Amino acid sequence: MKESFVGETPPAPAALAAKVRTLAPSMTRSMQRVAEAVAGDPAGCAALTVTGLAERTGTSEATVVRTARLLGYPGYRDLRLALAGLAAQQQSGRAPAVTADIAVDDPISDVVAKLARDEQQTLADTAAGLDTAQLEAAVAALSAARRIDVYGVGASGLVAQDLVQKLLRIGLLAHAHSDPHLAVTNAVQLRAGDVATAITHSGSTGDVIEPLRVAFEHGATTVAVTGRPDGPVSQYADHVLTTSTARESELRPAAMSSRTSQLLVVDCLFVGVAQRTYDAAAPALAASYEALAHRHRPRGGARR
Amino acid sequence: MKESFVGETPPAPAALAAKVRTLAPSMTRSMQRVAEAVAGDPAGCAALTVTGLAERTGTSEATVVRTARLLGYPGYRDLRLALAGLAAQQQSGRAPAVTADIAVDDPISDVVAKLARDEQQTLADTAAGLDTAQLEAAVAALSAARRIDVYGVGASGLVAQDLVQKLLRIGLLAHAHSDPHLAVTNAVQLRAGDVATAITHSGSTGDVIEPLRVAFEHGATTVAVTGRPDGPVSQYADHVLTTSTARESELRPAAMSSRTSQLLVVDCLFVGVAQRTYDAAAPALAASYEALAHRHRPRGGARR
DNA sequence: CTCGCCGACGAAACTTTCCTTCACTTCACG
DNA sequence: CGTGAAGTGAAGGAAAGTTTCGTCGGCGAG
Repeated sequence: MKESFVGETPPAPAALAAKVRTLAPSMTRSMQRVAEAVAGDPAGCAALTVTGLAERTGTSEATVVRTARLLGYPGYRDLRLALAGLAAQQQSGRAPAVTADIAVDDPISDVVAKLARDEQQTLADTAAGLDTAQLEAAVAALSAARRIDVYGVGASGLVAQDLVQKLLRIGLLAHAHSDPHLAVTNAVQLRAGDVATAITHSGSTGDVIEPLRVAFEHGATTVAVTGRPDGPVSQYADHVLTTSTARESELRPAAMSSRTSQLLVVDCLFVGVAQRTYDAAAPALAASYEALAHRHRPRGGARR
Repeated sequence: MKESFVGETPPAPAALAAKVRTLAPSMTRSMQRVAEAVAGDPAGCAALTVTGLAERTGTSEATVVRTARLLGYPGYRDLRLALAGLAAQQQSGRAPAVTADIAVDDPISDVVAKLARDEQQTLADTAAGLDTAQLEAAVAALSAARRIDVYGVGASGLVAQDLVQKLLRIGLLAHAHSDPHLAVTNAVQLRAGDVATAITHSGSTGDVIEPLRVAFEHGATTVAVTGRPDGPVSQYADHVLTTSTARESELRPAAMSSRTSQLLVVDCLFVGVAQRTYDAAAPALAASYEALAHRHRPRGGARR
């Protein structure tokens, strides 16, 4: 059907600009205009049809096709595909400039990219810095716990609640406390076999340390999730899980990356516990999922 | 105000895999086959015509075109161009690196690594799939809002609280509601100039949609943060921000990756608003930081 | 200066690819 | 068991891509 052309170069992937320069001398004037447009603005040309490109370069469709052939493609369609590829490569090539801090006048697209990058970095750091032995020990304690209390205030309070929500789902008895007084009041109830977990980025949040201390002194197993393993909170922690600390800036408070880091640790705890208690956890998870189903409207309301 | 149509996203450049995953649930079987083929082998599919791809997936041309439309392209031609771009990027860039599922007997170190990877992937997908125009619009609305209500239940409730905590820190009037009744009661108070935000992964959580509807009907600007932009919640949303959907498994409930995704979106909203209201936000942030300082114990208690 | 050859070029015919319409099938629901 | 809505593909229509062919303009010979 279309084997008419010989064993020439396979359609160039990205070395297009070079090819244009090489072949330019052997081109006629109109063809040069086309080649120039194509090399100069791949993205723009990829959006054009033959007719469009012909118009834009002040030539005819036939000339455009002839140029495409000369560049080694079977026709304009394939040149266009290569052009799209080239454009995408160029696009992604100029991405890595986002390592910088977020500035007040950054366009929103940069903000998205930078935040995503930062959080990815935080995750990598946390995973790398997490002590698996400590994690394992904490998981073991949680799995066997009669009762689990989790302390956290402020942003860490949400992380505490997240952990508790998850543990409840697999049938464990867990409570989150963000009220320091109530936390202490409850900590008094704990004893050996129970687990108290404190979540604090600074490692020195008094409101969280206090209940942990009480729990510790009553014989409960204590876990600390903190960005400062050398902070006061570790005094009363049997197991310390370290979260990472990313540099913060004015527009990017520490709360963001610490939260990401804490959540990863919490997820690890959860999955670890779920593994250990799989026989009980799996049906419990399924059941909680089931129970929620009826709270969702039947599908497809937003159709036009 | 705005027509109910949601898929207004401009053709995605490289966020295709993410988009496929996000939209897969709302696809019919044949369309899923097409989407799968496209996501699995971009390079190969880019070489095919509509007819070819239809044949390969055992469907008809019409279905292929429909799928292309659903993914946000005007037609197959444009999907094909994007595919070529994606292929080129993959070629030059890094491998997509599919993460394995978490198994019951995975050692804890693998769990950490896999969770971290999955969340990183989720972040990348979310960032790629986020419609910056919608984000910008939402940021503008929030920045100028007289009052901000945020609805979310379950895991999304924590995200709602996170957003509110942040907004409060920069001096905005924000409230989180996880009680559906109270949420509706409060929604009635909203009017033009106020902003209501609903956070729901499924896009069909009645408890969250209801207050958003009420707010919408009272003239407030409404924002939806959802993993299903075609879900019922979008009906009442002026601006829809799409979070990514990772495949879930038994040990890794959807709540995890959706939470990560939602938090990124929330962070973007926050930073965007902070930028816009910088003169007021900067001192407010500093002040809130200052106010917390005395709640931390002086450093270095745990050294031996 | 005129004529005729030749390559470059574009208009229009032609083909392929893409898109739309519509009727048939299937499945859920009353 | 009928009814309707959603999913699907065949076939015809529109658009893009390709080929054909005739015109134009330059250039050297007569």
